[in-house]
Amino acid sequence: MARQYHTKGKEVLLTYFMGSTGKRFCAKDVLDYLNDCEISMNQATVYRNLEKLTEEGKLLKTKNPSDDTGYYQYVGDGSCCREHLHIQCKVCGKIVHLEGPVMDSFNDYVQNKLNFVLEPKESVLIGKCPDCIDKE
Amino acid sequence: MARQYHTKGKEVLLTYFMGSTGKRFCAKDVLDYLNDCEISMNQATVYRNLEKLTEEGKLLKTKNPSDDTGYYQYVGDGSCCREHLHIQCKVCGKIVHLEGPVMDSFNDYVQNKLNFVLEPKESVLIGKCPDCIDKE
DNA sequence: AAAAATTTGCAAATCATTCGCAAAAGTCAT
DNA sequence: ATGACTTTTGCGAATGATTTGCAAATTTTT
Repeated sequence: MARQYHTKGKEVLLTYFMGSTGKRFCAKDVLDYLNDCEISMNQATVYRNLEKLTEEGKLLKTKNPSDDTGYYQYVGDGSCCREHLHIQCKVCGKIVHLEGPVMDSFNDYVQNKLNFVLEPKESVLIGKCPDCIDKE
Repeated sequence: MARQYHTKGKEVLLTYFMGSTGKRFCAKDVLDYLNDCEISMNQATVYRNLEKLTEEGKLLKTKNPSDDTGYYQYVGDGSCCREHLHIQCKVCGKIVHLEGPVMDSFNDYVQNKLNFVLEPKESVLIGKCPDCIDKE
């Protein structure tokens, strides 16, 4: 199945994301950036590369509750993001990972007490992050 | 500003949602249902009514992270408590309340470690319930 | 029943994202 | 590096959920 080729395109995107500590960008942000740098990459290609980098576990893709736009953030080679829950700020969209001993017992409770199989990818915890609370 | 009229349309939708214990439906589900019942309601009207019922607090609108479709579920009679989290079966729609000591430490972790304010009524945990797992 | 306000149907528009397909570029064995 | 093979790219058009503009229909108020 689908070997990965090393292309200039993916490299440019990855560098862009890695250079900006965990910040979230949508496809349009990337397109605008490329345009500013006079790097030419088609819109479909941008989407395809974002998807590939997401599959490779380098980017995390999320959506704000309020719109349909996909946002991507660099999460290194964190293969972790697939299995655990996240909480998202309803104001700024920031994603925080939920892990650690508390979450272990949470998962244990859900799986072994309630006998539910949790689907982290379909689940969304919504809240307000400290930064956005401060700004109010 | 914008008083609410009582219309047949909204009533039909509300009845549909109330009749099916908290299960999640998207606009297309509603449209299909209306079509089966030979009730005629335009797609734009369905969307407008879903939005109005959501504004009125009768429906909760959520989106799965993995797709762009909006899902609605009835929460208007307060049967779906607003102060704590729930997990819902993606197959049958059953809702289970999450409470107890494990959830207390979960809430403590989110509020005092991460400093997030969780919004339980906007958050949805999705999974599969034991009954539906057995049936597979 | 008339006037005022809101809701409806319809078709077209939006907007992010995806598709089909031929051309271009990356990879590998020779 | 040459050719064979595979994956990626660009392009324009298509998709799919949702929204919009507007005139007609319905509901509420007077």
